[in-house]
Amino acid sequence: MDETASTEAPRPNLAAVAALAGVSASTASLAFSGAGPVSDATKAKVLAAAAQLNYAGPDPRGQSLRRGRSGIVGVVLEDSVSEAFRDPMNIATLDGISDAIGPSGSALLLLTDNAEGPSSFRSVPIDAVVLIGCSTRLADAVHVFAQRGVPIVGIETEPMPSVLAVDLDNRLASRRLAEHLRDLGHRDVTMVTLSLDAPHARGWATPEWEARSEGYTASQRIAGVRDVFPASSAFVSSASTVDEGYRAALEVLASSERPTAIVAQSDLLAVGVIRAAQELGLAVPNDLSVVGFDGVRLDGIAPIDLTTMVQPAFAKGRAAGEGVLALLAGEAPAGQLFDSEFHLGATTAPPQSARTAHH
Amino acid sequence: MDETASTEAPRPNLAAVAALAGVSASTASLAFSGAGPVSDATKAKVLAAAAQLNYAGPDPRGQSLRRGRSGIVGVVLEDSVSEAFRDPMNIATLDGISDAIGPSGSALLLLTDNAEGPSSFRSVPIDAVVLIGCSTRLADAVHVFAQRGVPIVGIETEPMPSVLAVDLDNRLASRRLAEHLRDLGHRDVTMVTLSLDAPHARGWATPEWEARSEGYTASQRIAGVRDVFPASSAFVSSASTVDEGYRAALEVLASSERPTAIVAQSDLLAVGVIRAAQELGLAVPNDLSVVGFDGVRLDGIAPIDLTTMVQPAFAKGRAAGEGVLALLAGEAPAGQLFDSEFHLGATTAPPQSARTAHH
DNA sequence: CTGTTAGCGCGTTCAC
DNA sequence: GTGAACGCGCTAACAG
Repeated sequence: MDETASTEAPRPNLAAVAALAGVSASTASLAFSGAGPVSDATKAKVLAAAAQLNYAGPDPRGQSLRRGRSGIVGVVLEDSVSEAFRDPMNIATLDGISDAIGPSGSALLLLTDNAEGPSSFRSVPIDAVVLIGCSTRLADAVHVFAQRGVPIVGIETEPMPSVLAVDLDNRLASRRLAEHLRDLGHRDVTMVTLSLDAPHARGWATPEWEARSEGYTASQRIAGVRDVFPASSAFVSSASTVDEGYRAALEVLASSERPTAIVAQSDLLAVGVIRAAQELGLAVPNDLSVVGFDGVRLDGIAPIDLTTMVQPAFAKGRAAGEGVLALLAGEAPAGQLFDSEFHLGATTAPPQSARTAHH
Repeated sequence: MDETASTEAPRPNLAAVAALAGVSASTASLAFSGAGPVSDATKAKVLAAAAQLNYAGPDPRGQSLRRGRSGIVGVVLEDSVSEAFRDPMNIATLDGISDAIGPSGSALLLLTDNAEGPSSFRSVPIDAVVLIGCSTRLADAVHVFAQRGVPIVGIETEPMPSVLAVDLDNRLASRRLAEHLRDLGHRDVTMVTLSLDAPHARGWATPEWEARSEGYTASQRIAGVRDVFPASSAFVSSASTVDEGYRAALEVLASSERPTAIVAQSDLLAVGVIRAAQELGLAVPNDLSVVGFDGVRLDGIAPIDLTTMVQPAFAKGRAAGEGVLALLAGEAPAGQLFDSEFHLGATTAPPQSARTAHH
């Protein structure tokens, strides 16, 4: 009975409703949108006809075409949905965007980077798009959107013309962490970084690999640490998870020259690093200092007071959302740069050498 | 310079491109879609004209209207984005949906329940919609979608006509957990439940409250436990988080008649419960047995081997996605019921009374 | 292989 | 207050 329905009930039209109500289509339209002047009587007639025909109101597709707006804002994430949402920062950012554009009646469309699906970027009816920490290789997608006149906001993306930037002081913040470690007396610091490319490889960073990095944020944070420790090495993780931090730390701490401190590029990685250290019998911070990045609320994850840089993820999202609204309104908003805040936790201390020297 | 652009460069049309290329609009259309037979020569001409006009290809809004499809599948979540994604089960489900519909070239539109935003449900150009564990009060939204001919899939939603059900054996699974506790000798069991309504109140459940519950899943799980322990009381939490489990357990364990076991309706709640118990000096499972629900990978959260029911969240999502595709293809797929699997962890043991009795 | 015709469902003039 | 006419951008169906 749910078949093609043959000739019965061809989904009703505004025109059909208008005809039944004995008015013109435009009048019926006004009756629904409530915009123009329509007598209560005819309005009632139209609504009655609609009810009789089981008409649910104007077709959104027609409205989109006519208005030139779909009421949809795209959000481009790297990787799959689940991978992207494993990171609380992404969720907070998304929430911020949602919070900002919600009042305008727009909804968020999830677009993933990796998928070269048939209809991916090219054929999606979006009014604007937000890039969340996407890799460099999105350049062509950016071009398509720009050409189409779709406003683009980039959160922590490489600066590009036609992309409104909502950025974070990644380099400065990382430098700040490195300085903290240096001031404590550390000289031997190793990084555990976020992913550098799409295949999500894992392993020790090489100059070549770093050079062709597609991870803007990761590269910025590496640069910040290198500002202080130019020779520090880096182990590239494949994702921002506790598990990856754990795996990375096992390798880092097994290397012949064990560092006295590890700079993890996210709090989740840092938690994994600490777990690995403890498992290897290293006390944090006495045997090993660890710093993170993000300022995730770890309440539910681990009872650790991490030394880290707290970044305003929700505010970043809000700013991106407001940027979208401004661009859609035809304004020319300026990009924004957000600052992270240093949080001194209980995971950093002077290295053994410094302390033994003092004794 | 980003002004109204006055008369300059009125975003190019298919028609404009066709005109410049000296062909008809339909030919130009074919040149882009690649569908019909077009000589390479004219195709090149069209593409050249497009490049000259800086035309990025057919407007998705026009395509949507013409095809009657927007390539967008809506996903209705309760609460805000961040709240919904705090629960790993929702993420896994979303990932499953994404995985299933991705190949079809569709993308996911995030719709939140609470927002009565201007354009919310009524005016969104979606081809189908998936309800994820939404509260009962979505009934009218369901009506609108159904009226409009938008296929609806409901994951763990109250059975409704015109909604394709993807359900979980919540009641049976909860009964299974309760039986496990009963078999261990427990008689005094209290529940910590998921939220029962939109305001997300917290507190001891009353018969009236349970009766007007809008949380289908929560109610089913309560019923499952009551099948075994008819008199068991329930403390309603306001969300599925570790924090909420902690808060709930503090109240439950402070009550005059402390239970020997707690049935938490999610693993996150269970972890919070255990944390509270430990803080109160109660050993798990010796002083208190705790069971959860979901089978979340706790690796990154806590080193606890929880006794729980493992549910196939990703598979549920996949099934929902496949249901969407089938419905869009005009088929009449059957609803699905997924089974949870009992996992015996290390958080349950016979109650003190039983053990002391044996000695 | 290409052009012509005819809408898809709706919003917006501008007259009446 | 109302209705006729037109256009939004694209495409299926047919004719040539």
